[in-house]
Amino acid sequence: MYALADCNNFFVSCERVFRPDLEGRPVVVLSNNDGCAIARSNEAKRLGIRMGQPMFEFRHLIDSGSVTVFSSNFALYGDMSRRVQQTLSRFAPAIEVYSIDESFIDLTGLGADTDLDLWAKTVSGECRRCTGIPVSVGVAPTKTLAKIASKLCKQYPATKGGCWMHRPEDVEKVLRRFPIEDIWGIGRRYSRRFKGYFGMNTAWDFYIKDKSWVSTEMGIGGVRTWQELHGIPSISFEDSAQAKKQIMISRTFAKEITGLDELSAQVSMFCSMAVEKLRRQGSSCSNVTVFIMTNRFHRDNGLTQFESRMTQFPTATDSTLEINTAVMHVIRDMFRSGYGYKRAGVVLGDILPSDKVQLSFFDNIDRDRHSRLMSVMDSINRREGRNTVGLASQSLDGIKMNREHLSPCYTTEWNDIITVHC
DNA sequence: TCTGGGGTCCTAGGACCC
DNA sequence: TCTGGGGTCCTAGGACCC
Repeated sequence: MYALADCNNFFVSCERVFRPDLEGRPVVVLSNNDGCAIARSNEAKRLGIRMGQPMFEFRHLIDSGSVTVFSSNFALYGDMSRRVQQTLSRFAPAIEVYSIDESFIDLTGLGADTDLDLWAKTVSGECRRCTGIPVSVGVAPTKTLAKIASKLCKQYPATKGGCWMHRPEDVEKVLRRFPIEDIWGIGRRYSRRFKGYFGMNTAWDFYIKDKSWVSTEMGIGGVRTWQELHGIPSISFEDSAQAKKQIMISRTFAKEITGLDELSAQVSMFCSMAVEKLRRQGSSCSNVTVFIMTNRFHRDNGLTQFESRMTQFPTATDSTLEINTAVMHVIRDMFRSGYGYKRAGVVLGDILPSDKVQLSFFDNIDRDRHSRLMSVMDSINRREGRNTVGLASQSLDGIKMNREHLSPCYTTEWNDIITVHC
């Protein structure tokens, strides 16, 4: 048996923990630059605000006071997520952190006589009590079914945040009413095709198809999903964090950047951030890709460009100095004056553990010195805060972002801790 | 005016090898 | 004139996830 613990409207719930006055009211959390909606309270969903909808399309609701908006505050959400995971791990033999707001739990270690329905409700209740975050806990024989079970908890308050879906007749009843596009593993593309071409609308329509039909239509991934719906576990459980195979830092800028100096300062900072992530997981990379692009929404007026370039390193590296040199070189190469750049990014690829790096005979870089310098930099930045020390080429005043509706970092900044008057 | 950021896996096709 | 068979590796693109 598996459980999925899914935080309800997570970013909104994080904001509400410190703003209880917003309970029961429409709340939206915005993407970077206050661009579009990335989390919505149930009340905001009911007003018709869609996931990913640009803010300017529902600005009237904000101006009229119908909706409260927040800029995204990932320092806060990351910390709240860690607290939820900590609470979960008290009840779980093994936990897989799937995303910032979802964790799978392998219940194999639990006693055979455990009442899993009660267990799910208890876990949900404890998360709420300890963190303030409402969490839906669905238990089922496979991860895909557990996902569905957790959605049921959100739909039906009577479940009290937790339910166990395992009897075949219950599974059938649920699947017959579950929209096909909401199945984990069936995205927009497939569901549109299934509905349009084959008249399939529910999870049950997919369930009763032949395995071979699924295989030709969707390949191996689809077969896994189909088997999972049939109660055959086909998606592995990873209880330890896997090292990333690719690390990307990219941003859309609040205003278009037209100067090379400003653009390279931003990109240099993305590079520092990416390589710091790389070192944190004890890895090195063999190549780096830089991309820059003009505003994709202004196709007809002005000059447009999307360009990316990869640099290969003869020896895999985790040195910010070395990688940044390469990045600065290609950015100068790609930059064209007269263009307004709206977005840029740095991608580290071909990542491997640093202790498995094959050294080159003709290497002329003093890697020991680099790595001593990097670890000093990392420890200063860890202690004193991000970007306390960095490269001369990188931007000094952070990323140019709009965050007009930012909430305080209640749990990660000493100055932002709430005061209680009593 | 204003439109996010970060990942993974699978597959098909081409290059290349014997 | 006739023109095999099998394998691996790499890459780009497409699908998915949050």
